[in-house]
Amino acid sequence: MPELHLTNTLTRTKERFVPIDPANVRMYVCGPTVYQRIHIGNARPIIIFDILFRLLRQIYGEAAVSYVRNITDIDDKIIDQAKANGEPIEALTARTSEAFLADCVALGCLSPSHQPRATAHIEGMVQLIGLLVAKGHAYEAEGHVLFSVPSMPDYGQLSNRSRDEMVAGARVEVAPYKRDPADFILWKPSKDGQPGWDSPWGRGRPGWHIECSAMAEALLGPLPFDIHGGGLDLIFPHHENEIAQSRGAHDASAMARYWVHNGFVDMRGEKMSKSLGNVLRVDDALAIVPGEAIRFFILGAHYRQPLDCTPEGLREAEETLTRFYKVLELTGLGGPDDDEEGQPAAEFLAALSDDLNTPRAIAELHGLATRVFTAHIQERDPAGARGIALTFKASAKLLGLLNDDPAHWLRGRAGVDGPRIEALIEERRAARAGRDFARADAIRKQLADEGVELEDRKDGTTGWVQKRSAV
RNA sequence: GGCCCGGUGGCAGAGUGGUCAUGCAGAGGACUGCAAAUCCUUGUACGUCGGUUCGAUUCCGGCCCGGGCCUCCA
Repeated sequence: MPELHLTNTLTRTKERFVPIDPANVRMYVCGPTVYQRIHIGNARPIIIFDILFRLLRQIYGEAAVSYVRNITDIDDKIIDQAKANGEPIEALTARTSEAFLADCVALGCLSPSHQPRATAHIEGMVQLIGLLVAKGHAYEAEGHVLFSVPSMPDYGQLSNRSRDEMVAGARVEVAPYKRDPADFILWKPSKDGQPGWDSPWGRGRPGWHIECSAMAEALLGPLPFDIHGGGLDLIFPHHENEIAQSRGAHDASAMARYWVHNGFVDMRGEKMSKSLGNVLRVDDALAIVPGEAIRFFILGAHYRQPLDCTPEGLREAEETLTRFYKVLELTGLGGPDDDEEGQPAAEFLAALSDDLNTPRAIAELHGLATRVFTAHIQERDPAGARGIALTFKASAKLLGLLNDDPAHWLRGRAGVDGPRIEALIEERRAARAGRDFARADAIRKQLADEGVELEDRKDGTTGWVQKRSAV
C-alpha cells in the first residue's frame, strides 16, 4: 500500500498520515443539523469522507477504523423550522433524519461506525461544560454558560486568527452578558415551550459546538483522535470552538491530529447555500440522474477545490458511468452471480492515497476501461480483458461506484420502455433486411435522441444501452 | 479591514521547474450498408507584469479578476 497523505488544515500542508494506533484509526465528521433535506453541497463531505473511510479500511483493515458522523437534532434552526411547519420538533427531526439517511444510501455511502444523535448525549455535554467551568474556561452569566476565549491563549490556531482579529471583524452585536466579545455559548436557557434539559445552570439546551465535542469523546475515546473532517465553512467558528472546548476540558494539547476540510459546491461561481437559496437538493437531483452519477460527479473534482454544479456535469457523469458499466457487462462482471474480487490498481491507489486525488484516480479508471475494450474487442482476448476488468472493478468499488447490476444500469433504469425499444429494433432489422436503410437509420436516430444507443453485432443481432436517464 | 482559496486548451478538470493528465465536444482514420459502440490519431492550455533560473504554467513579488470565512451554513 502507498503511504496516505492528507492536507491538514492545522498546518496548511500536505502531511503523511500516521495513525495514533493503526489497530484503531479514529475519525469524526460533522453531520447535518436535521431541519431540512440536504443539498448537493451537503452531500460533498458525506461522499468525500465515505471515500476516506473506505480507503482507511483498505489500508488498516475494516475492523481497525472507527468513523463517527453525528446527527445534530437540537438547534434553534430546528425549533424555528418546527414552529414554521406547525409540527412537533420530534416529528421534524425524525422525518429529516430518515430522509438524510435515505439520501446517504442513494449516494452509495457506507454506514459510519456510529451515527450519534445530539439529544442522546446531553448528559455528556453537561459534564463537559461542568469541567470547563471547574477549570476556569467557562462561566455562568444570566442563565447562560459561556466559554471564555481569553482563558485559552492559543485559541485560533485552526482558523489562523487571533482573538483581536476576530473581535475587530465581528459583524454581529455582542451580547451584553459576554465578558469578552469572542466568548461563545455552551449552554443557554430554554423558555417554556422550548426543548430543554435540567442542568446545574437551570433548564436549558446546548449551544452549537458542544455536541460534537461530547459525541466525539463518547464514541472515539481519549483525545486526540486521528481525523476530524467537515466542510470548509466549519473551520471557524465551529471547529475552532470544538477544539477549545475539548482541549480545555481535558487539558489536552490537541483534539484531533489531522483536520480535513472539503471545498464548496458552487452554483454559477457562488457557494451553494441555503441562505443564498441557490441549492439543488439531493432528492431533486435524484429525479434527474441516479445517485451514483451524483457521487461520480462530486468525485470529478479534487475535494479541496470548488466544484460548480451543473445539469450538464451530472449528465456527463451519468454517461461516463454507462461506459464503465459496459466494461463490466462486456466481461461478465458485476452481475448477481459475480463473486470474483480483484485488487485495486497500484496507480489508482497511489492517486487516492495522495490526498484523495479522485480526478487522477478516475483517470486511471478510464485507462483501465480502455485497456479492457482494447483487449476484448481489438485483440479478441476475453480472458485478458476480464483480468483487467477485475482490477477495474475493484478500483471503482473503492470509490463506492459500480454497485448496480450492469444489466439494470444499462437497460433497466426508470423511464425506459424495453418492449417498445425491442419492437423498434425488430422493425429496424426488417428494414435493413429489405435494404430500407433510410427507415433503419431513422429508427436509430430516434432512439439516440432518447438516450438509447443501438449496437449492431457481428452475428446480425442488435443490442441496446440506455446511455442516460430518460427524462 | 483581517484571514484564506482560486484564475489551465471550446467546456469540465488533474498536474509539473525542461517528453503524457483524463473526460466531454470538434477533426481525421479503422470497423460498418451508413452509423453507433469500440479502438487509433489529432489541438502553439496554463490571468497579467516583473524577478530568480541555462530553462517557469510550475518558485518569488506586484497587479487585475473571481470566490470563501470573519453571523447560521457542508
